Amino acid sequence: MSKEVTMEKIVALCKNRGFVYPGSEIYGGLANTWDYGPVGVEFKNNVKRAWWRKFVQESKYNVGLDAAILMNPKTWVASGHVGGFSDPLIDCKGCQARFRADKLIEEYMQKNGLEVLPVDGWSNEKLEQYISENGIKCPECGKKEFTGIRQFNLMFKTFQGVTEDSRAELFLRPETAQGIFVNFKNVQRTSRKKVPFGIAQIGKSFRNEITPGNFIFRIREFEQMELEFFCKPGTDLEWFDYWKKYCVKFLETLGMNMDNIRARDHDPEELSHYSNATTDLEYLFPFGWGELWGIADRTDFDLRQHSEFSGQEMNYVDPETNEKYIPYCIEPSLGADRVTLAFLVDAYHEEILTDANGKEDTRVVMQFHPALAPFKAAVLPLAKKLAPVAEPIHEELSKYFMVDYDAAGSIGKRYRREDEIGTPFCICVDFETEVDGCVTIRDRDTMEQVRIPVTQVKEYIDSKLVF
RNA sequence: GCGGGCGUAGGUUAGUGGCAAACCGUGGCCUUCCCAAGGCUAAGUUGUGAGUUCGAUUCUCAUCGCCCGCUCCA
Repeated sequence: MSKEVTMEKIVALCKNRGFVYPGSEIYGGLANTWDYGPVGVEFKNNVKRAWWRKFVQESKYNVGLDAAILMNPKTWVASGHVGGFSDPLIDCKGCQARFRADKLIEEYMQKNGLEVLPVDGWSNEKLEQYISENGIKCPECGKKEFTGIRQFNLMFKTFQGVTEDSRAELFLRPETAQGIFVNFKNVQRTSRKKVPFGIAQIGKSFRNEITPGNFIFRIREFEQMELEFFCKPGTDLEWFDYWKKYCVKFLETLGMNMDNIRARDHDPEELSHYSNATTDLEYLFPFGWGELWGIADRTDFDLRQHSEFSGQEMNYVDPETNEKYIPYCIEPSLGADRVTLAFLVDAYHEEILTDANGKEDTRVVMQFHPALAPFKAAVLPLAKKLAPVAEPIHEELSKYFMVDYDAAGSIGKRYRREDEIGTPFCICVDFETEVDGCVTIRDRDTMEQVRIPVTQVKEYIDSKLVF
């Protein structure tokens, strides 16, 4: 029944139906940028809204935040991004392996019992010179030929200030998390939240990825949905587990096929500098397993760093015990574009239909959960002359949710068009409607039809939007 | 950044040193139209620049862009 889903099919559908277009297309495009079209923006907004609802609205622990993309550059020194995200990298010409030049030299010094010099401050020329003069070998293949150093800065740089000489260098944030950490005290004080509590945020982040690709899976400008959940040290693993389950539940509730989801725990050596434990929730895309959600125990690393670099105390005082501590932090961080793509792939279905003459025909259906569907319903007059009856129905329903209106072409064609953008309910206005005040609602997934009074349509659809 | 591939309508593709095509899709009109019906009709194409040539979408060069592979992660 259902044929294989490929990225080509998904990308083609996205372009044709207005989900996602290639960025800057009239200028020949810009690699790995994508623009969400009229249907796509509705869909992605619904995904974000669903997340916000579960992680803020319905959560007794969490509150929201929307922090600036541009931050004081010291933030990135404290977070470790300035050191860790801009490395002098070189490639071995023999085996193509890539290394950090400074690390290579440090290792060489240690191995040979030499005095370990402060390589950090060296210029690229000096690093290159040292490597060639000392004949440092490639740890992988043993050859001594390296390319020149290239500076890979994973953060986008920009400038603040209009005149050349006064401008200060700034970075576009590579993660939204830091906006939360620097506001920890503000939010705690003004929301009067007690630990454990969390701060949730949806926003754009920017990373100069070396290898982007796979449609909207890895892009340089992307949107994150992050929760930083603060808890008492020692209770962190409990909460880690709690949020992990909460995240899985979220995907399940929105109708994702859980056969395509797996949780992968990071090995100790795989853990990043700040993390105690990390689990990835991965989705089985047509191109393989890809991470959607990184759930990390960040310990007190971030708050401690910011406390140190800013000189501000980041302590929390337990109001009952007067115990003072820097909270531990659990971070479930979800890629909005990634999970949007996952829902797109997951919803894609092709059905082979055979008509009365035995002719085969393919029906492409996006089986989105109604809460995520770009349009909740479409009003379809059976004939164009029914517009005076159909248009007021569309107008009324538009007050409550996104409703499409289509009167062009045959009714069957219009059903198919709505199937392709995943509209769960098609409301057909026929010649009886004016007489009996009823419309026929056709369910996208079951193909079942019910005929109900126009006045009950809103209630009918509302009842299907709950999740 | 390196290697490989590719640029003809919105999509898929044909074709030629001399008027640039088909199918699908899109718009309009007709038919009381419930699952891509039919008829009529309309709009729309050789990535960009230079060279060779009387003439280039075709040949040459450059350029731009896209796609696929290689150190990580949302």
